[in-house]
Amino acid sequence: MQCLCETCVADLNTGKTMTTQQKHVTIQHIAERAGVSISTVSRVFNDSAGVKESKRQAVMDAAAALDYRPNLFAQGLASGQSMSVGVLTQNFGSAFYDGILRGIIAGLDNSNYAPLFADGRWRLDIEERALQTLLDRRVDGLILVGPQQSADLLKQLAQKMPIVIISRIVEGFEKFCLTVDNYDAGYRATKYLLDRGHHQIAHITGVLSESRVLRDAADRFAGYRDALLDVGLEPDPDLIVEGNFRTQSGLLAIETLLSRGRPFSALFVANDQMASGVRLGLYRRGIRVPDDIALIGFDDQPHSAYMIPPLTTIRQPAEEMGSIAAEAILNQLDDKPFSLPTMSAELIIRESVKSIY
Amino acid sequence: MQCLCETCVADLNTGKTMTTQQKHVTIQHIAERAGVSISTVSRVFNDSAGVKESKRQAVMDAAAALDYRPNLFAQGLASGQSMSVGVLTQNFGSAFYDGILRGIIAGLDNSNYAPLFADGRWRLDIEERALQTLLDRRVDGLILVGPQQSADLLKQLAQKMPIVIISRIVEGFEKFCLTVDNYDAGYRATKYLLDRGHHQIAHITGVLSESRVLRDAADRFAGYRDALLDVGLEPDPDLIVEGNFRTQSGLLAIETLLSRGRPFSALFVANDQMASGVRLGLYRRGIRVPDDIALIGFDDQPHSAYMIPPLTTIRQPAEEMGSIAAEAILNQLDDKPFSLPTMSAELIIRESVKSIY
DNA sequence: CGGTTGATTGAAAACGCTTTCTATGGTAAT
DNA sequence: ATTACCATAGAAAGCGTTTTCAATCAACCG
Repeated sequence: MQCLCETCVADLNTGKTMTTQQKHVTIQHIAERAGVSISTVSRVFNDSAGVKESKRQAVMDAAAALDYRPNLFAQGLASGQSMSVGVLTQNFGSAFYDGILRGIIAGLDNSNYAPLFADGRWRLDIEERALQTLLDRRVDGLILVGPQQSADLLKQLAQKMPIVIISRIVEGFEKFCLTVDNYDAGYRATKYLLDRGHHQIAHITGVLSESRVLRDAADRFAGYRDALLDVGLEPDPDLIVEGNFRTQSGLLAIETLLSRGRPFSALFVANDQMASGVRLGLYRRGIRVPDDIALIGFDDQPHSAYMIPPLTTIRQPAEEMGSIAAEAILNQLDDKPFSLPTMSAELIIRESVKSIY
Repeated sequence: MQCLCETCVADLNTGKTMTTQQKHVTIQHIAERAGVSISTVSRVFNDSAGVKESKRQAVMDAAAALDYRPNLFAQGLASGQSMSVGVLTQNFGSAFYDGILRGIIAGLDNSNYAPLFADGRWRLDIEERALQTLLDRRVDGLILVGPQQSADLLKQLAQKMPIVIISRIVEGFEKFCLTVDNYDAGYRATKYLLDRGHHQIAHITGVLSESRVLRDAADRFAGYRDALLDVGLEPDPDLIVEGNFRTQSGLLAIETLLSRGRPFSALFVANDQMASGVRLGLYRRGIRVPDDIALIGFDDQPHSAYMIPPLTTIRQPAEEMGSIAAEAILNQLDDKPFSLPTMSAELIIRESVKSIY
C-alpha cells in the first residue's frame, strides 16, 4: 500500500510519513494518482456531475488501491452534513430499546446514513448531555426514544432537523411521534382476562404521577379501567396499586395488594419486569400461577417466555418500530412524505392465565 | 439571543440569517463581539497560551451570551482529534454489556471525551461496519467488548490509537485486555456445589468450538473440570452438553442431558440465559429446583434474582470493568501508565442450590 | 537609555473536502 | 464556416477550527 505519487513522495520527504501519509490517504493523493484534479475526485464520489468514464474509473481504481476513506470531518465541515442520525434511548439494556435499536440499524442499513447512539439512562441530566453529544456531532436527524425533554425543546429541535419521537406523544406534534396504542393494549389484556371468566382483576400500574411526560402507564391503566366498565364492572381501588416499572416494585406491589385482603383471581401488570417481581412474591407466599392467580404482563421481554410458567403478555413491535422510525427519518431527509402509524400491540398467549368458569 | 456585532449583521444582510447566523454561532462571531481575534478566542477555549484576564473574560461572556458551541468537525479537522472514544459491543441489550456501558459512561464523565457507541449484534459483518463507522468518525480511542475481529487487525488498530479490549484475550497483547477470570469463576461455582455435598454435577457449556476467539466458555468449562479433578472426581462426558449461550439452547441442553439417563443432583450452566431455559425444561418435567436438582448460573442478569427460585449465580463486575476500561483509555490518551487487572467474579448465593449430605 | 526578554496578540496557513465559477473542447445549429 | 451551447474539468473560495509565525508592547538588564 505504499503509494509513490508526487504527493505521497513529497509527504515522505517532509517527514510526514508517520502521520499524514501512513495514517490518512486524502483526496489529494487520489487525484495525483489518477491524474485528475481533486474536484473531479470529489465529483466521482458524490456523482454530483458528469465525469468521463475513463477518469471515473481511474479515480475508482486509485481509491481502491490506496484504500481511501473520506475524512468525515472535512466532509461535514464543507457540506454541512454529517451523514449520521442520532439515536437517543433511555436504557440500552432493556429489551424494548434493544429491539428498537436493532430495527433502526436495519432500517438505516442501505442508506448512506450511519446511526449514532447515545443513552440517557432514565436520568434527565445524562439524557441532556447525551443529546448534546449528538447535536455537537451535527447529526442530520434525530430519533428519540422516550425522551424526557420538554415539549418546547423537542419542537425547537424539529425546526432544525428531521426528527422522530418514539414512545411519547408530544401534543400538537403527533406527526412526528411513533407510539404503540397502550390504551388499546391495556384494554385487550383486561378483556382477555374477562373473557376467561375472571371478574376480580387487579392491576399494578407503571409510573402514573401527573408530571410524568410519558403516558404509557396511564394509558394502559385507562384501558384496564374501561374494559372493566364496558362489561359493567366497577374498578375497585383496592385492587389497584401503583408501581414504578421496576422488578422490585412488582414484588412490593403484590405484597401490598395481598395485604389488603381483597380477593382477586387475575392480575394485569403494566410490564413484564414488574410481573417478574410479582411472580416471585407469589412464589414466596405459595400462591400458584395460573391456578390460584392468573398473570398477564406487558412487553414480552425475552425471558418472559421462560418464566415459570411462561408469561402471557403483550408484545410491542419494537424492531418494526425501529425500522419505521429509520424510514421516516430517511424520508424527511429526502423531503419525501412520511407518516408514523400508531402501532398496535399483540397479545402473546402463554401459560400464566387459566380460564375459570 | 440576537447578536448585532458586525459579523452577525453582515450575515443578516447577506441573507445568511436562517442558516449560519441562526443556526451556528462561530468563533468569528465571538471574536467580533469580544473585540479580539479569533486566535485569541481559540486560545481561551483551549487555554493553550496566556491570555490577559480581561480579554479572557470578554471572550467567555460573548460565548455565554451567544450560546456558542464549537463545531466539532472544524475542531477535528484542524486538530486531528475527535475528543471521542468509540465503544463497540456485541449486543446493547444484554445485561453484561449494559453494565459495561454504564461504567464507561461514568468513567468518561468528567473527562473531555465523549463515548460513541456502536453495536455488532454478534455478527461479524455488522461488527465490521460498526467499527468502520467509529473509525470514520476518527475516534481517539477504542473500547471493544468481545470483538470477533482477527488478532492482527486488533493489533494494527492498537498501533494507531489507545485501545482496550474487554472480555477477550488476544495473545501477546494481554496488556490491553480486560477480562474476568472465567476459569477461577467456573472452578468456584463447581466447588460451591461440591461443598454442598453434590458429586454428580452436570455442566452445560457455552460455545466451545475451536475457531472461537472468545474463550469464556472454554475457561468456565476448564474450571469446572479441574474443580472436579481436584477432589478426585472424573468429569463424566455424559454430564456435559455444549450450548450456545442462548436461552433456547438451555432448554434443548437439559432435554438431551435428561435423556441420557445419567443421574445428577446439580447443574452448573455457563450463563444465566441458558439457566433460564434449563429452568423451564425442568419445570415442564416436574423436576423441582433446588430439591431435585441444584442449579447455578453465570452472569447474574437482572432477572436472575427473580427466577423461581432466585438463582445462585456468578456475577461479573460489569460496571466496574467499564469504568476501569474508560480510565485506561484516558490514561493512554494522556500517555500515562495504566494497567488492566484480571477481574474476579463473585458468587451470588440465592436459593437454587440446596445442600445434600 | 538601547537592547533583551517574555508575555500577549493578530495574521495567515493549514486541515480535507464540497461547491461555485471559469475555462476548455467539441458538437449542433445557422 | 461561425456562433451558440453542452459536457467535462480545473482553480479557487470557502467551511470553522487550530497552530505556527511574526509582531507589538512593556518591563528589565547592564
